[in-house]
Amino acid sequence: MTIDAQRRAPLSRERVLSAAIGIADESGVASLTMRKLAERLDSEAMSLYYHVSNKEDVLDGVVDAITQEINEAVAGIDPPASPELWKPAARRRILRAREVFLKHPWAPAVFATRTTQSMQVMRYYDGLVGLMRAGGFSNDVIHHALHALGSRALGFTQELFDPGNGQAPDQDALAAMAEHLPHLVGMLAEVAHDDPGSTLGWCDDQTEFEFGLDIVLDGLDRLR
Amino acid sequence: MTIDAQRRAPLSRERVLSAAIGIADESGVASLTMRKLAERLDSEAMSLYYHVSNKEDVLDGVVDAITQEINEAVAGIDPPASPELWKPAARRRILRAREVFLKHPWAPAVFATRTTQSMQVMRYYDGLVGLMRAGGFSNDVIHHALHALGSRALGFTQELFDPGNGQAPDQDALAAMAEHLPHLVGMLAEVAHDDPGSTLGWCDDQTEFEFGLDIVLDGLDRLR
DNA sequence: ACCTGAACACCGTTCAAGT
DNA sequence: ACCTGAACACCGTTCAAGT
Repeated sequence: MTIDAQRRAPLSRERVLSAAIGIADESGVASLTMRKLAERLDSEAMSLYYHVSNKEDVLDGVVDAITQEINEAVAGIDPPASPELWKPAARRRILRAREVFLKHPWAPAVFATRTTQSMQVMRYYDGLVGLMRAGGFSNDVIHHALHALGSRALGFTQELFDPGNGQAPDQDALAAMAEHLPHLVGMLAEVAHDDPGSTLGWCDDQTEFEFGLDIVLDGLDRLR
Repeated sequence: MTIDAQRRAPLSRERVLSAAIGIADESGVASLTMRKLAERLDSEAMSLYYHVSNKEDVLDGVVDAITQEINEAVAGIDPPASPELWKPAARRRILRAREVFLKHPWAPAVFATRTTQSMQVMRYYDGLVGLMRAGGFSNDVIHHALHALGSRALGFTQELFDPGNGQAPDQDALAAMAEHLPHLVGMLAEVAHDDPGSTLGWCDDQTEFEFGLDIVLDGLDRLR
């Protein structure tokens, strides 16, 4: 152990994982490398391997840590006072979880690449199952429900459609696309016209997330 | 140009992209490197850069190519004979798109990392907008609908919950988890009991996908 | 027990040079 | 116009060695 290593706080799995999240928050997952990670911890890349088995393990741990943050944020939510109230309770829970992802915009892409089960993710789903049980659902419907919600249960969705990445598309670009994408351009032109003062960007992510969530929750409620 | 380069078919963006898809199909995206790509094309890594600007461009192109495959697969679907029939038409369209993803199981993770808009993805959505217009939807609701469907419109979802990765969990593992995950384990035990002969794995992905899709489509239909 | 330096096999990519 | 070899700056990771 060098003098440097003695002076600083000792490494640990937790410190490695929280440093990894810090790097991704500040400069994106692409710049999360073992060497950068070590540098942020005033250490050497090879030292990490004593606390973490490899980079995949780091990413698994990051997913676990973020979901743990969600589990803590969600722990204080009151259980529904009566079965019919499962829906607002689930809604609150999911929107609370979403707040955590808003702090880590790179996280959905990392979650998408994981193949191993995260203990914390299972804990999160366990809570949701309990909520729906209390709401009067059968285990069979709950099982389908978990699949139907997918990542939406954790507070994020895969957005493939996001014209202009949150910026209003300019009229010239729209006109150029009109020939090949008549319906889409027509839709965008009308939606833009309806909401001309929007400076928040093209689509309000929060509104859209809640819209989709409510459709699924309402549909599930009908199956109770 | 060497003798090798003269003998083989000349490189082109299309050949590079279809080789990339071939590599990912056979051995996963992790093994899709510029050098492997060149090797498969009987060429050198550097030669690729004449046809493709960098690796990001390759991944963008792969997304475009796969969505083009979807657009071709979906082109032959008859438009609905009357407005109420928008739903079965949309359903057929989405399930057809899903078939393409079943051939490329690595593709959803790649789609998840893209930030630039794909022309082919916009074309796909354009068709869906047209379908919903004919079904009597307002542009405003269609806009919300695209967000609500998210990647599900293209035929895939983010499955974070998949106990045992498609294999039935063994009883010992379940018992060990029961203490910390009582609701989840209870659910799994009951669902397993209901369907003891299932050898296809724990969850039938196709059934679950259709279940979730129908909830969303039914919910949208109510907003017509 | 915990950390590290040197080294290896691999990346993506630039650049100048070939045909 | 199209392709390539050598080279660079970077990866993740192994292994033997330090304290």
